[in-house]
Amino acid sequence: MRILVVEDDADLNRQLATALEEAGYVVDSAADGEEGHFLGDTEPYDAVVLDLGLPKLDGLSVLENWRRDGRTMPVLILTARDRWSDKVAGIDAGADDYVAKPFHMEEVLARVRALVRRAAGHASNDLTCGDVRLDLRAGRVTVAGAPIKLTSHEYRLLSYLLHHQGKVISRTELTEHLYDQDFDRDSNTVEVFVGRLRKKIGSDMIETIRGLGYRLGASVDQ
Amino acid sequence: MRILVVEDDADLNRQLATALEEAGYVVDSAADGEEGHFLGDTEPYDAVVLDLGLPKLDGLSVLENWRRDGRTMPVLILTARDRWSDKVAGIDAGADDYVAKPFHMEEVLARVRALVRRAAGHASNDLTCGDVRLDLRAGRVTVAGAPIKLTSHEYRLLSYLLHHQGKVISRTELTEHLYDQDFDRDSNTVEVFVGRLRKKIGSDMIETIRGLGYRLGASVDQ
DNA sequence: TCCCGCGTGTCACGTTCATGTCGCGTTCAG
DNA sequence: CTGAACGCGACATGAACGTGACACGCGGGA
Repeated sequence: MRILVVEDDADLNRQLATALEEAGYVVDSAADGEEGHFLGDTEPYDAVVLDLGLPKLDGLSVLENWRRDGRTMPVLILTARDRWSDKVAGIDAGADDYVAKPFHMEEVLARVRALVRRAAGHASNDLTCGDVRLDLRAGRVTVAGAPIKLTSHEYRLLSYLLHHQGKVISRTELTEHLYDQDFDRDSNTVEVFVGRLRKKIGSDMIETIRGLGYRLGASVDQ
Repeated sequence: MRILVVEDDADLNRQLATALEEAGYVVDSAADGEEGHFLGDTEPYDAVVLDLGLPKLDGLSVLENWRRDGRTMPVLILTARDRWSDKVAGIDAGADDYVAKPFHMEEVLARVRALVRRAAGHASNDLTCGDVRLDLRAGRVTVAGAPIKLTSHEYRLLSYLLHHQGKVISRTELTEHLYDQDFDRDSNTVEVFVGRLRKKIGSDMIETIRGLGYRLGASVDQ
């Protein structure tokens, strides 16, 4: 999962990025409205954390522009506690959720989890497929009840596949969502990680669609 | 289905081609207006993705020429966000849809799907014929509810037949729409793939019209 | 500071599998 | 009956994919 953080306070931006990365997301940061708007328009994010008070282009305008252009990724807005009117305007502009500043990092993490979940059409914090169960909150994975240890990249890969189970995910889509902007796209890294993940969760979970990509679950037979 | 991409930015052109190919289309690329115009005039495309800012011959002129020559294939125009006037001019010139740059690949794919669908006279993203059902979005095929595995060429063949069910499709038409420019037209590849497809979806689905080609569905007889 | 373990990305090599071609048998029209 | 069109099993080939090994960087601990 790849998250965009748009926040002009450098300290807060870094804190958010660190916390999200520790939670297993890939994070891109933007320091002002223009940069944030551009990134959200060109890169495929699974969620956005958007401050409202931004230089160059304020958060509400950024959000409105995105929605007008048909960008539907979930957006979590950071707003000062007393700016009730901002909250109302945010709803109108198409925000999906709010956190009032100052906030507890835990709360932001929980809401981001919920947004990503809902965007993929899941209701619970536990994603399952067959014997595999992933607890988004604790960041733990079990196979048939037994906990297994995943590295951070393996966890991201599994999480993305579980969020989109049943769909065919191409190698390019995986690299776009598992790595940040600049990454060499010509390598077999993805295949290697799919192999490592298969070794840990059982090789029959992830199906290879030759020439297209991979698919988890919904392999009713064959 | 065969798509023409006319876009001078080599990077973007490649990205579009890759994404479309992953979605199961055959893609030809053109880097300037003249090349695009020539290809669109001489090859039978099921849809065109056309940038407006092109060297040698701009996109609007290309489109106008095609329409004047009676080419009716659906055209999706890529336009810069702020060039509202281009959009209006595009409508007048006979474009079928628009996407503002920068765009998300998902959006382009969805619109191309819709264009190809509409051109063939279908409203839904599910194409069915008898027990056979093809989900254009997920790229999945079921026979009597049971999912079956198709290779990419088999999928393209079935997709084309379903889009034109009831009509007799000649071998040359199939090779022209299932392969790109340079392909040896003197072989029995099509027959082989029809055979393979028949084996998977039931041999009574595809009817052979001796001397003319194949027909799917509407087999009321003669 | 040095060493060690670990996660990661790259490479080389082996394997699988989709594809196109060939050859022969079968069907069909005249 | 004859030839052309088509069906089908089989095979070669090359690309896509899987896998083990290794090098590098980084962080922790002695």
